[in-house]
Amino acid sequence: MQSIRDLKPNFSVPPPSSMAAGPDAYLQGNIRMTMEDPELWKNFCEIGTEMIITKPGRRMFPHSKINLSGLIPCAKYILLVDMVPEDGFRYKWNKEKWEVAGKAEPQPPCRTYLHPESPAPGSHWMKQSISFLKLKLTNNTLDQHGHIILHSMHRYHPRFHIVQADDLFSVRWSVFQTFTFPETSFTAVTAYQNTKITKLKIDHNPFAKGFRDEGTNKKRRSNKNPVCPDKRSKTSEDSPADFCRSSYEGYDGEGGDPPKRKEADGVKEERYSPWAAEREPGGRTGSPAGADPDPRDVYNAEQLVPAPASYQPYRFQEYGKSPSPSSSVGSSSHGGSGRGGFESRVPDVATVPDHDPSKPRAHEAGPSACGPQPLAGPQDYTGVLNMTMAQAGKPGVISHHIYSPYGAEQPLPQWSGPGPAQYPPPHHLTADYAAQAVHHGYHHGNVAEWSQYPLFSYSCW
DNA sequence: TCTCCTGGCACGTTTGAATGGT
DNA sequence: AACCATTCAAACGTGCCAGGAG
Repeated sequence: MQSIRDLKPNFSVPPPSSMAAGPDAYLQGNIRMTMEDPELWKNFCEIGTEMIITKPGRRMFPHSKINLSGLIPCAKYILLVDMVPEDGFRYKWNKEKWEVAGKAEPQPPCRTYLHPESPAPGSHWMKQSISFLKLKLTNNTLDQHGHIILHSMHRYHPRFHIVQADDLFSVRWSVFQTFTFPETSFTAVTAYQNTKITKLKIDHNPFAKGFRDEGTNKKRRSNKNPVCPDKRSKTSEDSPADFCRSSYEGYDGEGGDPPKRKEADGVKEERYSPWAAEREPGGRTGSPAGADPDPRDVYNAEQLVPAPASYQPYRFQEYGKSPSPSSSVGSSSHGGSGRGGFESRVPDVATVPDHDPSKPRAHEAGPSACGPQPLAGPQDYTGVLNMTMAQAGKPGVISHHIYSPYGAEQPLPQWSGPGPAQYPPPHHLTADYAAQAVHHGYHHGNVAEWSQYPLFSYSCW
């Protein structure tokens, strides 16, 4: 991954000197987050990432690993991750592609994963990459281990929250900022549907080394078709040309005529990325097969989240046509919100720039990325949403405070650790969407946008 | 019949205790 | 006694696959 420093000139990222303005400068938009191993994520995203969910809980692969900068070294921060529905649909895998199979099931109890090292000083978070390796996904709504509960055959994407707080108890009073990375969206499944994803996982996950064809091909794979197990014969052969083709192309209103699309880089991208196919009609492909002359622009680039004002138009143009299945089936959901697939030109840095009133309202772009809401206009942010709360009535302060929907008197049970909490693990939280709605409504007066998906698990506060 | 989910299985990685050498 | 390196086994994480539920 390219260093942030290297990208600054390219994306108008405020120089460090801006931070010299004082501590507030940090809070007002200098926090920057980058996803490690963006190439791997993009490789998965191109095919249509799937994440296995099991009752006992399953780790993500690739797992989230981020880098942070712009934090106040001596201030303490808490890092959290939650999963947000991409849209309001349930999907099914049919003939090599994902199709809408109906409306989404009622949201399971939403939980937020708290990084085990939280809280820690900014210097701690910035000195090394931050891994969320231990984060586990489950489909067990009665899970007692605090794993993040998801519905199978539904699409989600992780959100990363940075909260400046000295301890878990003060989180709700603290400012926090939220980042997402478009290439990290995935479909939760109980068994892999797309054999391409399986192959990619096996190739990259060390724990799945035993399933690799190379060298020691054990009996499990030796006596069967490595690509098309009997049960998965429904999936066609993986021809080289099809390998990276979008699994969602069935949704991209531009249809299922791959040959026709092969005319330019942009077209090429359509064939390779379920997301980029529609989001970057004229953009360069992020595919490994792409002929992008500047690798940095493709994979090593970092993504601004949201982008600086001056950068918005471009990004909107790039992401305007979300290839999200939902978007192509009528749910504009986040499409507009800029859940753009990995944007090859856009640096993969999640940044909270200084607030600019003229910019799109962050809160409008935020949650909209998750639900079947009307396609947002130019105000949509790009690939990453910034949950900044400039709209909350404090111009110039992009970060927002966490308020408990239940008021200050609301106890904070699960922050303190196992104890009598419902979920033993101290680093997990549960959430209540209804409560969440109240919370967001309180802040933004726009319940429609904020009510569907929680930012945090307030129910346990 | 089809789709989706579950649980057991084999295999590889990770982790930490035990051991031995310096 | 303290430190370091190596070994080894248990725990854990994976995808595969047969079978069951709806």
